[in-house]
Amino acid sequence: MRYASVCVDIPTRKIDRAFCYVVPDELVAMVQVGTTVLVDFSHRAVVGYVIALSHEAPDDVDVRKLLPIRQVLASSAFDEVAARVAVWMAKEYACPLAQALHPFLAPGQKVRVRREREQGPWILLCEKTGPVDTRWVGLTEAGRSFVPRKNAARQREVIDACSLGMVRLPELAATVPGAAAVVATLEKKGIVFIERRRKIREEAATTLSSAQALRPKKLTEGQRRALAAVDEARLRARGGVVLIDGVTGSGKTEVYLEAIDHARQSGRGALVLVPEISLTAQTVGRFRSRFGEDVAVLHSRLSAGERYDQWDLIRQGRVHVVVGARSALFAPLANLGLIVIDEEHESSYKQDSAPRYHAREVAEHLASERGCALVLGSATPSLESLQRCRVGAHAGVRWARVEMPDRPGDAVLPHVQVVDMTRQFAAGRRSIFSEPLTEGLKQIVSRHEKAVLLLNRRGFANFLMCRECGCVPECPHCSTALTYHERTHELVCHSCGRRWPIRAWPDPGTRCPNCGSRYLGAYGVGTQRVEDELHTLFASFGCTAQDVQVIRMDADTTRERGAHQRLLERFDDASCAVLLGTQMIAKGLDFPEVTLVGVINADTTLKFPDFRAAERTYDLLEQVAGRAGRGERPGEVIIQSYWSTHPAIAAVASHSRKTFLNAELAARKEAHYPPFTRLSNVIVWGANHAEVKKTAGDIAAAVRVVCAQAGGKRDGADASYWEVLGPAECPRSRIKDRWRRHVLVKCPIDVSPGPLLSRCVKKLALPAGIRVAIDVDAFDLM
DNA sequence: AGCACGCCGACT
DNA sequence: GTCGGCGTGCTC
Repeated sequence: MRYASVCVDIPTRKIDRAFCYVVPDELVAMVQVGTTVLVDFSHRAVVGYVIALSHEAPDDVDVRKLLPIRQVLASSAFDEVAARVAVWMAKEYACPLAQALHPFLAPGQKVRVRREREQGPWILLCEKTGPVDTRWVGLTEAGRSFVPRKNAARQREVIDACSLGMVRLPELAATVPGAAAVVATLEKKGIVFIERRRKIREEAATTLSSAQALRPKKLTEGQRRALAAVDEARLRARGGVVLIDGVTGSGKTEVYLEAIDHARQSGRGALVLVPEISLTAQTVGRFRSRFGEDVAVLHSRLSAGERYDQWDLIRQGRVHVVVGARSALFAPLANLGLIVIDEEHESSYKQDSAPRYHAREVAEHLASERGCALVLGSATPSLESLQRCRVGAHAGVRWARVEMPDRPGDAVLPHVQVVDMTRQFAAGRRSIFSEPLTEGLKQIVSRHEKAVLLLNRRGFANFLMCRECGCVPECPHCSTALTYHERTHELVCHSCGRRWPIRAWPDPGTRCPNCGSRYLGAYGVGTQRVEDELHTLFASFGCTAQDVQVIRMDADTTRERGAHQRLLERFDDASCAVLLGTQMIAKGLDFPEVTLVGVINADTTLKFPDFRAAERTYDLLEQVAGRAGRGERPGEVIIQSYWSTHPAIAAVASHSRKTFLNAELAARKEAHYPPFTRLSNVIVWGANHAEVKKTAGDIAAAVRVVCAQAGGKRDGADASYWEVLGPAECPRSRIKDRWRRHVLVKCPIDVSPGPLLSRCVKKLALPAGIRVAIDVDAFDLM
C-alpha cells in the first residue's frame, strides 16, 4: 500500500501539519511529491499538496481510519527537497505549511473548493493557467502539385505562403483575409495539413545596446579571484556562501555569467535572483546574449500565460538558467549547481506578505539542502552579510567575502562632490538646483553627454498644507497624510489608494477642507516639478528640447506595460539626455555615456523612523553614484544635502565605506539591533480598537514569558540578548479603517524566533475580525 | 477554516 | 420539554 503525506490548503495556524492519506491503486502513477490533490477532510473536500510518499503509514494513526486521495488536480510542482524547504520556511517564518508551499506551485494555479449554497455540493473552482497551442499550416504531398481554380485567389495566396515551409495560422490570417476558412477548406481536400505546436509566450527582446554581454578579453584580478571562490564553493557542494563585494561597475555580472557557464558545463543549472526593479530588458538581455535559449525569465510584469510558459520550460528541463525576482527561488529547476543573488542588500528580497521570507535566508537553506553554492553580490552588502563573513560561518555553512575594488579597463570611480544646501540657501539661492549641479548640467549640454538625476522622494512626497490653519489633509480611513498629485488635481492615499479631487492655491476654487481658507498650497518637490524646472534651466542655456532630451521615470510614467523599457531605449538612443527619476533609476542601469549623476535631495530618507534609514540612504547614494563614469569618460557625482556631515553621506563622498560602517555598527550594537540581534515584529490589526489593544497586550505578555524562559536557559552576556518592546501603536496606526498595534522582539542571532512566536499566537483565542501577523527578521516596521 | 458537538437560557 | 445561542475542539 502507498501512503501520501498531504498538506491541506487551509491556511490557518491551527492546522500546521500534514495528514496521511491512502493512495488508491488507480492513482499510484499520478500521485507524486508535489502534486495537487483533492481529499476529504473533516466533513468536506479540500485541496492539498503531497509533500511525501511512503510504503508505511505513520505509527500514530489507525490505518483503518485513513481516507483515500479522491483526485489528482495538478501534476507535480516540487520535489522532496523543496517540500523540506517549505517545512523549514513554515517553522522559520511562523506561517502555516500550506502558505509556505504556495510559492512552489505553478504560477497562476488557483484550485479551490467552494459550495454555492449552504448545503450544496462541493465544487471545484479551477483557475489554472496552462499551455496554449498555435496552429501551423503546411502543404501535403498532394498539395505540392495542386493548382487552385483560377478565381480562387485566396487559396493561391495560402498555398504560396506555405510553399516555402510551415506557417503559423495567426500570421497567415494577418496577410490573407479569411485565411482560417480557406485553410479549413484546403484541409478537407487534403491539400494542407494543420499541426498543433506548443506556443511559448514570451516578451519581445530589447534593442538596448547595453543589453549585450560581450565576453571581455580578460577578467580583472578581482573577477578572477571571485570566480575561483565561487567555483570552489560549487565543487565542494556543501552550500558555501561567497559574498562578492565589488564596487559599482566592477563587473559582478561577468563573474556570474562565467560561474554559471562553468556550472552548465558540468551539467548543473543556475538560479539568478535580481531585484524586481532591475529586472529590465537590459539585465535579461545580458543573460540571453550569453546563454541564448537556455534562459527562462520570471518576474511580475509577465502576463499569467507568459509566466506559466517560462515556469513549464524550467520544469520540463528545457532550460538550465533561470533569471527572476525573489519568487524565482522556487522555480522547479533540476540539478541546481548555483544560486546567485544580485544586489543582495535590497530590501525587496523580503516578502511582505505570508510567507514573510527573505530570499537570502531561504537561498542559504536551499543551497545547503541541494549541495550547491550561493553567490551574493553587491557594492553595498547588507550589514547582516558582512557580519556573517566576519564570523566566517552561519547556519552551519561557510561564508567568505571576495573584494573587487577595481573597475575593468581604465574606468575609475567617479569624483563625488557633496553640496551643502543650507549654504546655498544662505547665499540666497532658492532653486532646486545648486550652483555646482547647474554648472554640471551645463557641461553635459555643451559636451553632448548624458546625466542621471535622482529625486530621492521617499518620505518627501507632495502634500497640501493650509497656510491659515496649518492643517495637512489626512486620509479619513488611514493615519497618513494624503499625497497631492499636481497633474490630476487629486489627493491620493498611498495606504489604501483612495482618491479625492481637490483644487490647490492659486486655483480660484480652492477651499481648505478644515477651515475653508483659499490658502491651501502644495509643498514638496515632485518629479513633475523638477522636470519643468529642468526645461526652464535648459532654456536659459539657450537649448531646445531637441538639443537635450529630458526623460522622466517614475511611478506615473512607467505604469504602462513596457514603458520602463521604452524610456530606457529613448535614453540610450539620445545623443544628449537627462534621465530624471525616483529610486528606480538608481540600480543596475549601465549606460557608459553617463558622465554626471545628480542627487536632488540626499537626506530625505535619513529622517525616517527606521533603524535602517542610514543604511538605506548610504546604499542608494552609493548605487546611484555608481551610474557615472562606467565608460571611457570619467564621471562626476553631485549630491545635494542639508545634512552633509552625516556618516552615510560623508562615506559616499570619500568612497570610504568604513566611515559609514564604523558609525553604523557602533549604533546598532549599542541599541541591540541587527546584525547583532534578530528583530521580529508581531502585528495585530482589526476594526475594533479595544480588541486590538487587548490582543496585542495578551501577545506581548505571552511572548515576555516565553522569552524570559528562552533567555534564562542561555549563558554569556551578549549572546543571550532578548528583549520585548511594546505593545505600541504601529507608526502607521490605522490603515483602511483597521487599527494596528505591534510588539517587537529581539533575540540572539543564532536563535529561530519563529516557532516560539507561533506558539504564543496559536494558543490565544483570537476574537473575530482580529488578525495577527508574525514577521520574522522584519524590514518594514511601519 | 469549517463544521459538529455540547451545554445553558427563553419559547411553543 | 426543546429550539437555538455560540464556546471548544477536531480534522488523516
